[in-house]
Formats: sequence, C-alpha cells, structure tokens
Amino acid sequence: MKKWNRNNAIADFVRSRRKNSKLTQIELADITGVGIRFLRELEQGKPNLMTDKINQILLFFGHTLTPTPISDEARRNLGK
Amino acid sequence: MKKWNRNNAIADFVRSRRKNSKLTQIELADITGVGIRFLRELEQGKPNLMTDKINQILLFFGHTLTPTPISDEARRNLGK
DNA sequence: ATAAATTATACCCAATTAGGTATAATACTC
DNA sequence: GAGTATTATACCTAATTGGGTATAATTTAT
Repeated sequence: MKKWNRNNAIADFVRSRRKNSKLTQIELADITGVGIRFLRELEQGKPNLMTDKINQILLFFGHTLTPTPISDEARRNLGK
Repeated sequence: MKKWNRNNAIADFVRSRRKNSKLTQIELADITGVGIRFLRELEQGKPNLMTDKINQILLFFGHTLTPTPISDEARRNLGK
C-alpha cells in the first residue's frame, strides 16, 4: 500500500480548519454527512480518496478541490 | 448515479491543457500512466474520482489538487 | 461529401474504497 | 496522577472504482 502523508495540503487544511471551529472529528463527520472513518483517513493523509467526499467536507469551509500550480503549493508549505 | 458535470474545474483544466499541448487522450493517458478510461471519465466530469489518479495527471502540467476558496473558483469561471 | 482520426459510451472484471463498530493509544482536564 | 474525551488502528462487508476493449458517435482534414 502506498504510504500516507499526514501533511498533505488537504489533510492539513481540514484538520486545522476543524480545530479552529472547535469541532471533533465525529461532529464534523456528522455535519458534513461523511463517515467518521473517512474523515479520519483523510486527516491521516490516506493517498487515495474520492473527490466527491472530500468536497463534501471542503464545502463546509467554503472551499473546493481545484488544480493549483505546484509552485504555489510549495510556497504555501513554506509558511508552516 | 450522480450527474456528471463536464465543466467542473478539474475537467476543464485537464481538457484545455491537454489540447494546448496538442495531445490526444490516449497520448496523455500513456504519458501520465493512467488508464484511458479514467482520463475520459475525468474530462467528462465524472463526480467521483480518486485523488491520486487525478494528481498523476495534474503533475504533468505542474499542478496539484488543493482546497481553494469557492469565491476564487467562481471568479475563475467568470473568465470563460 | 468522404475518409480518417479522435472522442464517447457500454460491457466485463479484479481491486479498492467507504462504512460501521470495537478496541488501543493519545491528549486533555482536574 | 486519575479519569475523561478525542483520536488512531483493526476487522469485515457492500458498493464502486479503474482497467481494457469493442463499438458508436462526433470532430477534423482532405
């Protein structure tokens, strides 16, 4: 199995937003309608996820999955 | 089955980049190592796709999948 | 308009996901 | 440090994906 990466853009984003909102994983999962296990695997950095489910969560934070230049992505990671 | 959306950010991005590069679907699929059927479904706007596969393709264009504010996304769509 | 190339749709299958739940580990709070 | 809440890991199953290929439809070029 491919190795997980807890610090990928999506995992980081959801984890930090969730904490800012003072929500537990279970609460966020319930609110967004995804399974608790899915949210956990996402935050853990599982490599292969369904875009639809991810967007279900991102939508709650007013975001969505889009292609981004890698340079931007790298830049974004410098500040952490 | 959920309805497809040919004009979502990802489908549009890949389709237009591919054409700019003067590649056929088969060629791009071969180059990026994904199945031809996957690339077709992506460009057709299938709602549920594996992030890993998508990134495999985006990488070729120097991009990657990240959470983006919906407002930005909407803005982006105005110019087309 | 005709021929060739590209793209779209349909069929099958093996492999993997998401789901729930139970249990272990970790992080907080007092 | 004890007790509680939260998060992480493991097991099992149904449903869906991605893959290839064949065929139909559409687009492009001559």
